[in-house]
Amino acid sequence: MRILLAEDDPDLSRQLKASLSDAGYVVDHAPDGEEAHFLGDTEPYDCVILDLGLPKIDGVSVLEKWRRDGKTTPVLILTARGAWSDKVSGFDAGADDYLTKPFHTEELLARLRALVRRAAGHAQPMLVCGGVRLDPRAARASVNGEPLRLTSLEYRLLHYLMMHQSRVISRTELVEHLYDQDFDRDSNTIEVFMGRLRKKIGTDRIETVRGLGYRLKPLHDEISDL
Amino acid sequence: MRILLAEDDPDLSRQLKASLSDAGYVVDHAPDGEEAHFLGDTEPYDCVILDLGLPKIDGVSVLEKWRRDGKTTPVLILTARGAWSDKVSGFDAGADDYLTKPFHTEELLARLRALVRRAAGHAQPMLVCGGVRLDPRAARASVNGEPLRLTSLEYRLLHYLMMHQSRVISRTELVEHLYDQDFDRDSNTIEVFMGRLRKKIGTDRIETVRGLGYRLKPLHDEISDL
DNA sequence: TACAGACCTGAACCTTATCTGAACAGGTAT
DNA sequence: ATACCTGTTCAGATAAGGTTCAGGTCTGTA
Repeated sequence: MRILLAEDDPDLSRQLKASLSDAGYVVDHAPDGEEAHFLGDTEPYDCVILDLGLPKIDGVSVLEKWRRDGKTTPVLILTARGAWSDKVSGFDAGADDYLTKPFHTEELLARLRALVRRAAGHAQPMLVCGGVRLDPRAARASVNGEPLRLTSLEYRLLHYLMMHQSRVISRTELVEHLYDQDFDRDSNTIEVFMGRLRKKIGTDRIETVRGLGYRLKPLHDEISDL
Repeated sequence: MRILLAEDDPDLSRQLKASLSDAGYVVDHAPDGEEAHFLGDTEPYDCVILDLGLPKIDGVSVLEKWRRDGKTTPVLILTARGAWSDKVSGFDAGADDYLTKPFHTEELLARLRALVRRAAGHAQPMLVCGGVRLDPRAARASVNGEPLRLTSLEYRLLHYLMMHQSRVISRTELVEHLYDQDFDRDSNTIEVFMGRLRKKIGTDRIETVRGLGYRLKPLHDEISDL
């Protein structure tokens, strides 16, 4: 999961970036509204954490621009100002959630989980696919009840696949969501990890669609919606 | 928009119901967890406002039940308890948003709008033609519910046909859209792939118009508009 | 009916996406 | 410092999928 953190306070930024990385997110940081708008426009984030009081361009304007351009990435707004009228205008600009400083990191993480989960079309916190289960909260996975030992990247790969199961996902989409901006585009790590993941969850679970990408099969081969 | 309001405090319930109705929502009210669970199970709400401190069955349990049953209705949790650990467990039970009492009605309405908007944003454009369906997001297709195994080029061909169904499409138009600039003009790959595609989706679906090109027939033989 | 041009099709060929094992490098724990 | 765990790179192997080719079939015209 790749996140854009738009926050100008250096201390808070550093602390949040650390917490988010620990939680398994790939984080890009934008210290002002201009940078935030540019990054959000060009990179495919799974979620954006947006401070309202940004230099250069303020948060609400950035958000409004994105929404006008049809961006649907979930946005969680962060603000020092507690005035509820701010919240209302934030929401109506297209925010999906709102958090007032100061806050507990735990709460931010919980809200993020809910946001990302909902954006992928899942209501339930536990991801299930055939015999494979993945608990994003505990960052653990199992196959047929048997717990899996996954490395960080294997886990993130599986997580992304399960969030979008039964959809074909291109290698570039995976790269864009598992790594931050500068990553060697024509590396074959994804293939290698696909191999390793397959070895662990069963080789027939992940179908490769030649020329398009990979697909996590829900059961055997039924199509989700007719 | 139809909303379920699960709240036991009579005063707050009355006041909220009024505000929500004013805002144009149709509101059903459940005064306890049992009623809430039953209603949420049977009626198709667009959103649920769920108090955590309900009599009979508490809110988190109700929510967990729904989620276990696969209900995906967006749920906004309401609570008097301000403890952030409550929020975390609420989110992880599958809540989509959270509001702590006391709150401004305006903020509740803003959050509702955000929630409903987000939930509705998932209508994916599915291309349909007779019994053939194609989901561009998932890069998958089916005929009469039966999933199709298409290769990359077959898929792209079908996709283009379905985007322009019931129109006659020339071979050169297809070539121009499926290949990059320099492609051997007098190759017969298109014909070959037409053959393969016909074999997979049924031979009578694609009509060849001699001298002009091909046409994907919507149903059996009618033409949509003259 | 005969002919020409357009289209179809099966099979062979060949390009290249993907797989895989092994080696390497950087970081972390012992 | 040493051993280990993870992520990355590389190169050879494999086979899926795209293209070509050589007839064969159909359709319209005269």
